[in-house]
Amino acid sequence: MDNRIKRSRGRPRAFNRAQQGGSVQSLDRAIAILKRVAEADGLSLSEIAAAMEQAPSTVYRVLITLQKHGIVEFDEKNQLWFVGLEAFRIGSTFLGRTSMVEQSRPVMQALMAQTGETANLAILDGGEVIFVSQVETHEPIRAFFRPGTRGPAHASGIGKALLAFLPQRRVDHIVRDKGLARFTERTIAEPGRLVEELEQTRARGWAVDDEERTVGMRCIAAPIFNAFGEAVAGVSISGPSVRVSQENDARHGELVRKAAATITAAVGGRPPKPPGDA
Amino acid sequence: MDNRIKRSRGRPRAFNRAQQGGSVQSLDRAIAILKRVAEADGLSLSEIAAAMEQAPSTVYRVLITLQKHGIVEFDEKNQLWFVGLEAFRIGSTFLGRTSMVEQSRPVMQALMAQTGETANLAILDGGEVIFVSQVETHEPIRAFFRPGTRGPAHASGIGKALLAFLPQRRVDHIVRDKGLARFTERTIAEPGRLVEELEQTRARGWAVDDEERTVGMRCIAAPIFNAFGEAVAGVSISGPSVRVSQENDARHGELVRKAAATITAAVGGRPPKPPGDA
DNA sequence: TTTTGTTTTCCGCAGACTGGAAAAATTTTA
DNA sequence: TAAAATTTTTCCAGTCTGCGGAAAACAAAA
Repeated sequence: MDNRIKRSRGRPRAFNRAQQGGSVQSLDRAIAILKRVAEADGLSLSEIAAAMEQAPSTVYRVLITLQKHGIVEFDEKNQLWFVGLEAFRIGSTFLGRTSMVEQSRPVMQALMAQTGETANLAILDGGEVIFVSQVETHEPIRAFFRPGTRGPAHASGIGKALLAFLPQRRVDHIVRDKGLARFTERTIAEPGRLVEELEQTRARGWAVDDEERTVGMRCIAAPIFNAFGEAVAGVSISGPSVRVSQENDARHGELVRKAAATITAAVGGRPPKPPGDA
Repeated sequence: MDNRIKRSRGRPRAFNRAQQGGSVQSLDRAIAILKRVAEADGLSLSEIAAAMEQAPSTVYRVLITLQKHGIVEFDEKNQLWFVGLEAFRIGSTFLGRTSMVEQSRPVMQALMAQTGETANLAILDGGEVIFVSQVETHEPIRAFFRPGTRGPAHASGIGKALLAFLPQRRVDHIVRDKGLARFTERTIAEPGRLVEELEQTRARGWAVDDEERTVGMRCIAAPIFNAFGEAVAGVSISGPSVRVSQENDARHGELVRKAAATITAAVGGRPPKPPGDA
């Protein structure tokens, strides 16, 4: 029931996937509505309809249908629509696809216990970092990203840890594509500085986000590799600058790097070769 | 942009929500397909079509559409469909609205009503239990913890409920770190007895604190799990031994266990896998 | 090669979805 | 208190879209 590798006889290795025309319009609409509800927490029918430029009755019907399945929920008191539990359930199974998330949990828990700071796991998708799992500290002041959060790679600890071990070609592509938006005065917004930073990251094996995304927050990160030695994910700890301070960096860096190495080993990955081009 | 409470003027407090007819069939179908894909990791088109009793072409069109939005992903190599990253992102926003403390209030109130005893919610932090929320009984003699109260895990109902579902490694670590301080003559202060106790707790699904922390007070507790199946919190009822007596344990235990399960479900958690070692 | 079992494209028709409009319900304004 | 203003919910007819059978494309097995 589980050996789901090449059972099919049919027509694998599809070449051209139909992009045009072959898609279900009403479903497109429904997904657009769902995405809108997801990105703004709590929306009234009329707000959604206005945002979608759709008739209220149309949006209403879609919402009722989604609600029936638990994908969205309706707060009767304030007349607002939210993403529902079933959407969470379905979405969570994404994590089950790769064993990495599960394998990393105990390692992240240990990392959190050792450092006292929230531990995060993120992957790279389309040149951006997406947080997929975290183990929170119980400190009153703490960093928090909701899982699923997207962030720019150049202004994130994990992002930089990943960029540092990506082929130069891909880094260039991402920088060209996404740019280097500035968020704080410490954000690395110049290509030249990013190159230096990545070099340094490569050399010591871990990256620092020194209030580059959010003032007052620092972050130490290290990359996780797959079986081909490609950097596919990263772990980090993040917290207020007073605790995740410069004088702790060396210690934290080592702990994070070790945690990343442990996860790499657990998923059957291996570190990249020294030069590493393709 | 954030004061989303009662802005509407229109027609709040809906009475009868249309259940029948008013829903979008093609969307129903799509959701059914998505759910099927979610519950079985990796499914071929023909498998899905068979399970849905739908024409392959219909299912195909839906999948292509979902794929276009990133809701599902297609593994070209093995020709299998999976839940996609975008589904994860959408679903994760559910967490933004759902704090365990809030979700548990009504459940705890019901639990208090059913048992007549004070209901408590606590989490584990650094090997100790922290009480975060409470619904008090109306009885003149009652148990009371101020929110924020810390307590040793081995001498608390919730603590034992949590320890019972933690990886053995972490239990050992906590015991080594914190020791097994004795508070009453019934406190479990020997490692061997604790192991037995946790085994028993695991087997029946709920824990008892039988005057182990405070003479005259008993307590029945059960664990709450997060989406990874990790025990992260617990509910309990606590009261004087005369009311929370041994002959009531079976009944109370079931009620507490069910309450815990309800909270687990409400926050999108899932029970742990049976063996679970590392 | 042929056969078999897939996935993907194509197309006509039934029927579902859309959106305008009216009804219902409630809050705000007068 | 009553009327006006909004927003949600229901209803309906016309249109256009999604369904599914069938055939094509494709790859592995025979």
